Amino acid sequence: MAGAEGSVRGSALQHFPITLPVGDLSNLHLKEEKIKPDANGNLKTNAISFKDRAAQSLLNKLIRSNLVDNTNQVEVLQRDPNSPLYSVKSFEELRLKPQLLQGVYAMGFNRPSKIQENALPLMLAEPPQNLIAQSQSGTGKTAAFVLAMLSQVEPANKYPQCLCLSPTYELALQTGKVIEQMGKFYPALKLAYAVRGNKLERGQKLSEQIVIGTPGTVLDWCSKLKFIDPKKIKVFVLDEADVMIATQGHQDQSIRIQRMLPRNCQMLLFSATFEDSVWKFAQKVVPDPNVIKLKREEETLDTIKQYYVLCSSRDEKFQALCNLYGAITIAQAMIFCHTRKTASWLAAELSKEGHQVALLSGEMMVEQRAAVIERFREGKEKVLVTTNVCARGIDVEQVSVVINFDLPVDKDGNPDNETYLHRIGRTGRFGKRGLAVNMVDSKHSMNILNRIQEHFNKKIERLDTDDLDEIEKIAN
DNA sequence: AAAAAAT
Repeated sequence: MAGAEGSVRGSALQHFPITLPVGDLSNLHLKEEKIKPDANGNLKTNAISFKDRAAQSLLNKLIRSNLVDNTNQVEVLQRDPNSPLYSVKSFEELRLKPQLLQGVYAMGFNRPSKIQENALPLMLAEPPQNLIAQSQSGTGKTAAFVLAMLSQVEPANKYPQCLCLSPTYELALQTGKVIEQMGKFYPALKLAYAVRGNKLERGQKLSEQIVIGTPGTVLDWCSKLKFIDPKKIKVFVLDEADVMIATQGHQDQSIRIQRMLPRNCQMLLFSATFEDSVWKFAQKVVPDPNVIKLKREEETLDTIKQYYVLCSSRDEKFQALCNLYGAITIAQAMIFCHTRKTASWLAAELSKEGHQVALLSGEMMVEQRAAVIERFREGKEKVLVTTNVCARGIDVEQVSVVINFDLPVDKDGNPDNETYLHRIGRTGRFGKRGLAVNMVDSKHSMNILNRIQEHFNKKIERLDTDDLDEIEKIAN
C-alpha cells in the first residue's frame, strides 16, 4: 500500500488541508520539514501533527473563529499513533483485486471520495483495523465499507464471511444493490438478505459469502436458527451505526450479534451523525478503534433552504400542503409524518384531492414496501408520504423537497435534532440544492421548531402558502 | 412514536 506524500509518522491526529496563521502555533508540534510560512505569514500544510490535547483544543478554537479554513476537513484519530497515516488519491494505490477494481470503475467511481481517501487504507490495512467513521450522507460511506467487505471476502469459501446490519428493510435493499454491483465481477460471489419475510428451510446453512440484513432476522439466523456461523465472520459492518447502537434503537440486538463474533473480526461503524452519548458508547464497544470524522453538521445544511408554514390545526396543515403541491412536484418530494396512522390518513386525503401519492410505512408488508420504494426510485411516484422509516440513508437523487408534516420529536416530546438533520438530508444531496418545509400547527410545535432552529443555528424562514408569488419563488 | 423477530 502506498503512503501519501507528506504523511507524517508519529502523529496522532492530522487535518488536511488546513491553513493556520503562524502566530498561533506556539502549542502545535509541527513536523518541521517542508513547512514554511507563505508571503502572507500563513502556514500551509497537508500534514500537521498534534501531540497533546491542548494543541487540539487550540485548533478547535481556531476553527470556530474561522481563522482556519476547514472546508473538506477530515479528522483522523489513529489507534496506533506510531503507525504512519496513509491517504490515497486513487483506487489503484489500494492494490485491490483486479475484479474488485473493475467493479469500482464499473460503478462510475474514478477517484476516492474525501472520506474514502483516509478510510480505505485504514480498513484495508494488514491486520484489519476497526473503524468508527462519521460523514454526511452522499460522501461515499456505503461504497467505502462495501469495498472493505469485498476485499476481504473469499468467494471460494461457501459460507458467510461478511455481515452488514441496516436499521431498516429499505436501506438493506439499497446497500445490497451496491454490494451486488461492485461485486459483479466475482463470478462465485453470492449475497444473502437477512430480512423479515425471507424464510429458509430449517437446518440449512447459508452458502452466500456476504449477508446484509436487519437486526432481528440476523440475530435469529446467527443464534436460534443457526443459518450463519458467527464465528466465521471476518468483517462486521454497522450502517447508520448511531441508531444501531442507540438505547432507543437496535442496541440490544446489535450488541448480542457482536458478542457472537470472533475476537479478531473487523468492526466498521458508519453514520452521518453521532450524538455524544452514542459516540462514547461506540468507542467503548469497538476495541481499539480508529476514528474518522468529516465535516460538521452546519455545512450539511448550507445547501438546503429551510422554511416553516404557520397553521392552527391538522386540517390547515393539509390545506397548506395542497397549496404547495404544484411547487413540490416539479421534482420528487418526501413528506414525513410522526405516526403510521397520520401517514396513511394523509396519503388517503391527498389522493381524494386527486393527487397521486405513494405511502410507505412499517406496517405494510415487505413485498409492498419493496415495490413502493422501487417505484419512487424509478420516478414513477413523485411524492412519498412516509414515517421515520425513510428518515435515514434512503438515496433518491431527484428528491428536492422534504416536508415535515409533523416535526420530528422523541418519545418525551422533545425536538429530535438528529432525525431532523437526517430527514432534510434526503434532499440537497451530492451538492444539489434542496428545500425543506416544516408544518407548524400549535404553540407547542412552534416551540419545537424554534429549538431546532437554535440547535443548528440556522434561520428557518416563514412561508406564506397563500402567497403564490412566494411559492413560485421557493420552487425555483 | 417508529423501527425491528420465525418472538
